[in-house]
Amino acid sequence: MTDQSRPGRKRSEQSRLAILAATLDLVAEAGYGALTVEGIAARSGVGKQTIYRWWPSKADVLLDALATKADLYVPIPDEGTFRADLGGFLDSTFELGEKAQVADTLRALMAQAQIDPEFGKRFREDFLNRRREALGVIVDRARERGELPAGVNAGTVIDVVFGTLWYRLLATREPVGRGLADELVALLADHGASTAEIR
Amino acid sequence: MTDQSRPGRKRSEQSRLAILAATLDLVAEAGYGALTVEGIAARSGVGKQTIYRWWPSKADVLLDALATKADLYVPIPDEGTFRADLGGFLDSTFELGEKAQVADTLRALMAQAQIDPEFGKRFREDFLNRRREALGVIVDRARERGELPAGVNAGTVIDVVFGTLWYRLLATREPVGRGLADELVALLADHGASTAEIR
Amino acid sequence: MTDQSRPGRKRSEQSRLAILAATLDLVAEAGYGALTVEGIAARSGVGKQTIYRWWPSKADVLLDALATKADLYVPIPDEGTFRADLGGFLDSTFELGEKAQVADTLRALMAQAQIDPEFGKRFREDFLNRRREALGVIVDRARERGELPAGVNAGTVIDVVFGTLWYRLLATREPVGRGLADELVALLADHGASTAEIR
Amino acid sequence: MTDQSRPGRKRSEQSRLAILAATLDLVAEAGYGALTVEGIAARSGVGKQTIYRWWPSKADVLLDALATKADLYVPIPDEGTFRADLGGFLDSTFELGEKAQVADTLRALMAQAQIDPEFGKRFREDFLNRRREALGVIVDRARERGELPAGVNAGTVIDVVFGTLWYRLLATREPVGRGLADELVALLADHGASTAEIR
DNA sequence: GAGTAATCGAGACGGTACGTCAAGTCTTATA
DNA sequence: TATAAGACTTGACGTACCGTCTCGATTACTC
Repeated sequence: MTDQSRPGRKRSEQSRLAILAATLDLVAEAGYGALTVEGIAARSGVGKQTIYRWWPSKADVLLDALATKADLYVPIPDEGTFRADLGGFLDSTFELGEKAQVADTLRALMAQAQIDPEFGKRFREDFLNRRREALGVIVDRARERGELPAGVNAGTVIDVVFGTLWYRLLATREPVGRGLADELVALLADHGASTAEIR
Repeated sequence: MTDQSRPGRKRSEQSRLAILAATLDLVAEAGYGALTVEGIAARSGVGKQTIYRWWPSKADVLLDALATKADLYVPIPDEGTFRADLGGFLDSTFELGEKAQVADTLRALMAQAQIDPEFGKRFREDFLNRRREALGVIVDRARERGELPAGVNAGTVIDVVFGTLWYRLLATREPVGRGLADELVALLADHGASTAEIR
Repeated sequence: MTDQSRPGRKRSEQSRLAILAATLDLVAEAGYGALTVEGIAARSGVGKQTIYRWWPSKADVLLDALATKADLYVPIPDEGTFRADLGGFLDSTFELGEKAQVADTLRALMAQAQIDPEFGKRFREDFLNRRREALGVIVDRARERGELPAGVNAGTVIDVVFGTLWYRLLATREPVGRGLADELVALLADHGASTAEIR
Repeated sequence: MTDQSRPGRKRSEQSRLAILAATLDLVAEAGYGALTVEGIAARSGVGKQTIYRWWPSKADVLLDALATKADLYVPIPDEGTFRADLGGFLDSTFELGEKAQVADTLRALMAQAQIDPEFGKRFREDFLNRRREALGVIVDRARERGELPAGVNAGTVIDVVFGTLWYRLLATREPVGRGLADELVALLADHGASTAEIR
């Protein structure tokens, strides 16, 4: 449909990949603050115009690079209990977050989303909301089974999970891992269950 | 002690206040992305050097402006129960977050903290950690009373609270208010109560 | 040869001429002391970078402007006598020096050559030495004919001529003209030869 | 008259000398282009205001420093012939010009006189014209004795002498010395003598 | 002595211009 | 039509000095 044989030279896949690779390299080397379109072009041996033609901003290049390199979209487990599903979801999420390059990139993208409103909209729609929807499937199933904590909306459960993760990423910069996963499961998924068992 | 009568002209309080006011105005008008040191200098009728002399970056000016204008440090209630203390803390926190100017500024500062590591350190020490310590007092008292949810560290409770608030601010941009406060109280502070009743 | 079809946009001749014209205008209006790169850029509707890309300093811009506007390189007469050749050379030189704009610019360039050693080298090589060589042709012919004053090297004759002109320009700021030409001819070219022949 | 016992603290001679010494040092070390009032103040341990109170510009400080350090005003010989007087005058002048520091400073002052018209006026009156007057005494005596070259005004003789010296200083930067003195004497002072003998 | 007045070192102030960097656009020759 | 190259205008950066303006301290003359 879209790339139906049009006249003219075709988009160079080689240039595209060189741009994405150069972008990740540069962020890893000197941080997002030092990332420039000129730097990407120079590193990847590409003209600046080629970058501007295909991406609206350098943050979009970075988002694209992240999506192309790391498969960001974690599987949605269906083990039958919220406890197991949430634990599995958090484990595969943490696996990503433990990679320093991915964590640094996510920090930069969330930051840029605050400063550049147009990119912010795209980041929310293309990335954040998709992650919410994935967790939403798990939480919805839990709600139907009556496994959610009393007095807390499904949406807020999602906010609590992602909020805690992002806060660790952005604010405390402490590593996330099994320990935090267990705590979140204890807080959000063991509530009704454990009390029920006790009785 | 430190500024014990040194020779030379004294710092102009008038200029300092003009700079802080201009900074807030400019952020309110066009957003942090459009905030420049030159703009602040022009708006406040001050030389650029005067800004660079006293603040290491424009983000520091903005942080100072926020601290000077809005009293950011909310009171720490001591009502005897975690439920009441947390509710009170969240209410006064939300009061701040509801002001669009404050919310926008916090977003920008958290963003800049990711992009500029040196400012990030200052932001964490001068702002984020102070807020954590305030909530920490409340949480510590709750822990001593056995009011914390089982299986969750005191530090993680703090992460959950601030994480959820910041996530709403940065990612979903939904307004925070009484509703969210009630949900967080239900999740974090009503737990022990019910188990206590069981025993 | 050198600019044989390279890729990329070509240097804009329009910008180049606008820069040179603006430079001369600004010097004429407010003097070299008030000439700034920013001023040139603003007046000529050009980015500062375009100036810095092609000239190492504002004095070089001015030298280029002078060379482009006024044809500085006077003809070398060959009338058969030193007397006639020197007189002709001086006359055409004075024609230039009588233009206030040219005189002011030369003053500024000679001044800048003292203050900025790197420009000084370029000014000497690109301008002063070329003028010396022109007069050198005339003086050499005179020397071969035995028309030079006794006890004075060819190089010193050149120094005396240009020295007197520059001294008038820089120090006394008196107008130069026919009168001075006649005196220099009397001093340097009428010496032994003509007086001997006449008698 | 002017320093008639007024109330108040007296001008500090110590500061004055420290300023002049620092100025010469700085020019010697890094050239006039790097000379700044702030640098002089820092080097001499003096407040900037103290400099601005007593000198209108940094060039005036430098001129004062030169006058204070080196006695610039050469003696006016009276040997009975233009040849001897001019030779003596040139010899003592060259003695000054051979000192690199003096030569560099003179170059800078002549340059600044072109760029800053107000200093130019002072430089001409306080320095250049005094030198002219000294040589003028010698030339006037020569004119009365009929020793000047035919067809050349007394003023032009002075222009030729100083012009050649300044041109060597500013343009060719060749050392001046006995050789040039002899040539100028040959050109300007031996003329009338030889023709007189012929007759 | 007790003013009174000018100077001093220090250093902050409003400005101007510097020379650099990168943004995003435009132009050229080539594929 | 896309591409690499590279020149273009624009705008902000952070720095250097300018010349002026407080300051508290010092020093001298006047009453």
